[in-house]
Amino acid sequence: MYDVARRAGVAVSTVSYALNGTRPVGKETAARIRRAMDELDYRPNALARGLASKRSRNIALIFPALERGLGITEMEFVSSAAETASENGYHLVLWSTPVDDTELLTRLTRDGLVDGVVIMEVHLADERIDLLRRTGVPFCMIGRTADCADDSYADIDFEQTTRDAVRHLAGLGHTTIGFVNHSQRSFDAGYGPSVRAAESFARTAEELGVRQVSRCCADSPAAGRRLWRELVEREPDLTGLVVMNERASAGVLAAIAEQGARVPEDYSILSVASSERVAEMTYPPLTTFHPPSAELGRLGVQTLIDSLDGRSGPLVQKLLPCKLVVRESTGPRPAGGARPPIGTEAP
Amino acid sequence: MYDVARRAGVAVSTVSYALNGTRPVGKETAARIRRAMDELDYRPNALARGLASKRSRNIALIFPALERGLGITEMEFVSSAAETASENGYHLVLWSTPVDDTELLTRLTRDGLVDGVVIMEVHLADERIDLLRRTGVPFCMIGRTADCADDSYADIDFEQTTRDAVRHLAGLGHTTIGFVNHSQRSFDAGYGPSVRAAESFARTAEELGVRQVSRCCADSPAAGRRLWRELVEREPDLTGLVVMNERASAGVLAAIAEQGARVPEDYSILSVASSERVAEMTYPPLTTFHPPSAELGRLGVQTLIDSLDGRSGPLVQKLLPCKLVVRESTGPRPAGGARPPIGTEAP
DNA sequence: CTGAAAGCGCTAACAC
DNA sequence: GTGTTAGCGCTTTCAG
Repeated sequence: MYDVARRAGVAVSTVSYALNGTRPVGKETAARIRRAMDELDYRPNALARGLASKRSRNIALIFPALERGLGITEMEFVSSAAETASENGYHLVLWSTPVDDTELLTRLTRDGLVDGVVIMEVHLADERIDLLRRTGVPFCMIGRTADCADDSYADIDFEQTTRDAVRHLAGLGHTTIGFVNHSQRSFDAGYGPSVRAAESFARTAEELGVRQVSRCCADSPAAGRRLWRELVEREPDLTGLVVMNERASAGVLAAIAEQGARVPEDYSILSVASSERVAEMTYPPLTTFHPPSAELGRLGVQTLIDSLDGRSGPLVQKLLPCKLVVRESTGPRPAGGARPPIGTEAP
Repeated sequence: MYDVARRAGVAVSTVSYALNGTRPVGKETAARIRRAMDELDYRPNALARGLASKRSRNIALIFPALERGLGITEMEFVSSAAETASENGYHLVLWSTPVDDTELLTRLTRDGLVDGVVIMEVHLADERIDLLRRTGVPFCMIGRTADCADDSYADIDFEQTTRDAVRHLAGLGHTTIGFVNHSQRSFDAGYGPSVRAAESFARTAEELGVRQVSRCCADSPAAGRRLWRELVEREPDLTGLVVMNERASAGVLAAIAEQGARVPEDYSILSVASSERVAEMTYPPLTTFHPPSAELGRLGVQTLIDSLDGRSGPLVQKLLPCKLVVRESTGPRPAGGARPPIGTEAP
């Protein structure tokens, strides 16, 4: 940079100002500087810049090693987060920390590598958020805690999505509707989507006067299959199912096929917050409310960066709906009502 | 750090040495230093460290915005890459750059933020690799160029995997075997897996004396469905199919169901390099050679870091096989041979 | 094994 | 508008 300054016949500070527009620079001067930079093939050093300015222009994306495993949804999210960071001249660094390792998180946020964090998979009561608040690290949640009134977040509107899902099935004439949630463990851990969706399902079903049955289910096809067998036996009148558990949905479909029944003629299966790429793998392809993963990633990063750059008020709170794509797993309630529960077991 | 040194009654340099073990430090002294650090709640600053030492302890993961879209496989890869970096005291930063944007890559690698890069989705002829070589940036490829003799890489052994796949079907008695590749575009672009798998398929089929038919196919269920219809008409004797195209495989399965045929009784479908999570979504679940994504991510990052830390020779080249998981989409060739091609069109 | 001091490459007062 | 200069917080010679 010193060389650039000399070659352009200006002071280093002027080069610096020209470089990051901190202060106006003469048009003519600026041109000379740019020329000198090109000729010397000069690139400013990110570390030195960060050290001197106390702004690294790095942000971290904190994503937990999920019990549930990472899916396509998460990948879309991460992709768009990285892209958005890049568009804003920021770098995205990835921290894969367990949800309960505040120790690690402390170390990471205090070594000065990043200016702020976007944090995924937030729980209703989340000690990581407490930590971030306490230490004053700028952050934006994907999801939200129970007490998020003063923090920025971008989240899927699970209440609304679940309500829409139930209404969709009820609108097709279904009068007994089931709900398949994520695992009991994630529910008990206060994982927001599980809790909010379950509540919303119960409330909506009640409002609409449809009979309801709600279950947690491990995230696996086998668990989904077992659950379906139980459900169909316990609730012979069940014809519609809302599933917020991608992997379980495959099991449900398989169990139905083995039962000799058909989708959507006998049963309607509506998948919630499942990615498009996965919904189209099943047969029949699943009607789905799919999550706005990319938008969420973009929004979370942009919100954080805007606040870091002082470009926005401190608080941005957004709830995004899932978008319904009707495929082939839903249809009107069968005319004769539910099929008899015989043949429930596979041959 | 200055404060820590004073409180411990030593020079700053000693603190520095104690901190990163660059030089032996008296046991007693080290303890005093540690105490002082704890008492002052001191954290070394990553940027300053990097600036002074010229080693940021950051590495970048370059992943392209894929034509094919990012899947679960990629997510597992990214996860394990981040984890491995973290275990080695490194940070992983994500760069989502187009395969042909060498300009951007130049800027990124020269701003000194990272010490090296792991680069995904390498093509047989890849100008990004040329660039990295030219600029002397340490790197490790995931995949490999055609001329990779002097560079480190970790790749899936597509030759072997494809050979195993063909043999598996041939071993089940199938005598006409098809291959569904990724898109023609990715093949033409010299995407390694497409090219190598196609070659290996052709060679193996020839060796085994089975009749073969090989096709590229857009990455979508619709394309897979269309392709199957064409295939079944053109090759009435076809009973076994190797599919290296996750999304197309769903279409194939759907087309077969619509044709009124059954898997695996009438046709065997063997999926290659498809993730476990997706293979289990279909009905029947796909027999799959699934890719060692996590190992690949770990290996790539570890290789790069080892070389950065001078802990290994300059060259590490590894080819990992995919692992066969037999599910329910493959079986012996039907006794009567292929079913007649009538009813190929859906009702 | 320890200490003093010269930077790493840049930013941001402060003066002009 | 532009120039001077004192750091940012650490590492690493070099001398002891």
